[in-house]
Amino acid sequence: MYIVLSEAGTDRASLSTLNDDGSAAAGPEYIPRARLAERVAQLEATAAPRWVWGDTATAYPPLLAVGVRVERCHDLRLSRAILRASSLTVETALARESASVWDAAPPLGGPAVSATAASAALFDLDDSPAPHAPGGDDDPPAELRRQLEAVRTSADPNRLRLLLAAESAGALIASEMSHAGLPWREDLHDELLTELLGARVGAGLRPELLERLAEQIRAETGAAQLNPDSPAEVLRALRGAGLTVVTTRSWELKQLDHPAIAPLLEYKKLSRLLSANGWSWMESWVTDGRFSPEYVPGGVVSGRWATRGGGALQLPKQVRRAVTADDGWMLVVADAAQLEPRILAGISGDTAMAAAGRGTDLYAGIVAGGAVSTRAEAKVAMLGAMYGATTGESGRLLPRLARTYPTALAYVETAARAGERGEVVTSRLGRSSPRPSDEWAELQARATEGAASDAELARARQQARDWGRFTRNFVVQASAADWALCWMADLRRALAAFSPAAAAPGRAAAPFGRQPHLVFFLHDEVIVHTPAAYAEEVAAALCSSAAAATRLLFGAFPLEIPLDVSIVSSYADAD
DNA sequence: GAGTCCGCTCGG
DNA sequence: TATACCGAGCGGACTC
Repeated sequence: MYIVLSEAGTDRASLSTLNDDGSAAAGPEYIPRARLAERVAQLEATAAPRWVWGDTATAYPPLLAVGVRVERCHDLRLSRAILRASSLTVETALARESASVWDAAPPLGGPAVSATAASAALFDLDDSPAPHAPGGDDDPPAELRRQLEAVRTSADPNRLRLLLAAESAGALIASEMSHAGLPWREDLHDELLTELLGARVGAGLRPELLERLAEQIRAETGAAQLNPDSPAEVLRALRGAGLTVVTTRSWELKQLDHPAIAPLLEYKKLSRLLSANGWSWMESWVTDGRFSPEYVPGGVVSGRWATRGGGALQLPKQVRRAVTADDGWMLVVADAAQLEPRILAGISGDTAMAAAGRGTDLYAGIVAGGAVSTRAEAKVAMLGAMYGATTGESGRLLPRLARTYPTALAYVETAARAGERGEVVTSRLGRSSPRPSDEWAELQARATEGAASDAELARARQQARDWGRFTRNFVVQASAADWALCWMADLRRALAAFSPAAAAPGRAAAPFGRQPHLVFFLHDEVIVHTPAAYAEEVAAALCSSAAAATRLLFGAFPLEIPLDVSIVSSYADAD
């Protein structure tokens, strides 16, 4: 059963009940905004519907803010994006219709919605245009029916149903993780910064240890006025000191033998820490002991998530000490080891590669299979296969990999050739790559028609190869994203089944105050914050959810996707 | 002064 | 020890 939740005027919401085939069952029921959360909670307990709304990031945070959690949803905007692009739906009416208000970008969330701001804001569209047209042709129930019809008439309804459910569950998880926040000890973060950089100073000034390094660099290069933050000045100073350098990249500097290099490298590292995750970062993004980035499900074409604000995709190892569980709680950190090559074995059906990863580190298995002689070689060759390397060590090792695992290598080759022709490729569950731009297609057309100059021909070949590398990687990355969504969706369900811990002295926000819950996700890694007594059970749940995801994607194919799991107080101690 | 691009470094 | 895929974000350098 579906219940479609949409706005009905400024201070009311409507609830329409639909049957699984999309036909109307009841409603609409109109609810004053002030009583909506209560009504949702009631229906959730009695009817357990799949909630349908235009945009989870708009609709769900206000519910969470008053402690209401829902089990399932269908996010119309995210689902539509998948269905409109999927190669499995090309023949459907939804894919053929012209763009509508449902294709518009969601409203920008700005900073992650805080509990206090959100509780007053359900459907509050006073100063921004409605993201979706209420009523009329584009009312949400009608859009849901179009989508259900597209799935029903698609080339593979089951795969798409799974993908849409996983994508929508991901949207719920994203809102819940932003709401819960990643436990963050500001005092430990401050200690760490002070130790590495010196005491905090005002904006625009250099902390003491950083300034000391700057002085050292000036002394060693003889450039008394040098500002080490300016790459151009650094380049000039190094050349003045008799060094031959083209850029100020760390790897290039590391080649050089000069007393200015060590302090310069150290300066760059610490300066990066200060600007990216220093005190002002902490003030902007950590509140009351929680780091709450805004996750953007579907933000990357491959189905990976993006984030807005806080740089949650790049939390440096340097600061992970600050990620610390509440008293009486633990962090369960899990990542899927060598996820992408294992996914490649699965989507290609390469039994030899799948066997190489069973019961062992996949790269070790590849060495054991005789394709290459060291783990490092196995890794660089596999990455090269998935990214489309042509030169260097990786390019040289590829033929050896191809002899041992022809099925897997042929799969990514086929995807690359399709991309070079401008065709679409598709993930395991049905997410398709975007088409190349019109300019791309025009240049290819000119090249094949013989109307292009030599320079244009060269550019056309380059563009084709570039797009081929993209589609080659897409099939792997997007299928890995499918898997990760299924993993998390199953895990979320499992965590919700834990009964609230009797003694949970932490201060996790409702509705997660006494239950294990997800607090972080990054491509192939998750962190669960849990009452300590549940930590072992949570670790087991993580593994069984991973196995469930592998079965959902690959059925009986003998593929293993094992997890590295750590139960720790601090993220820094994981692995 | 605002907007944009680029170089660099962080993450997977 | 780059290469090759996907990102975020900062600060400098540049343009208007």
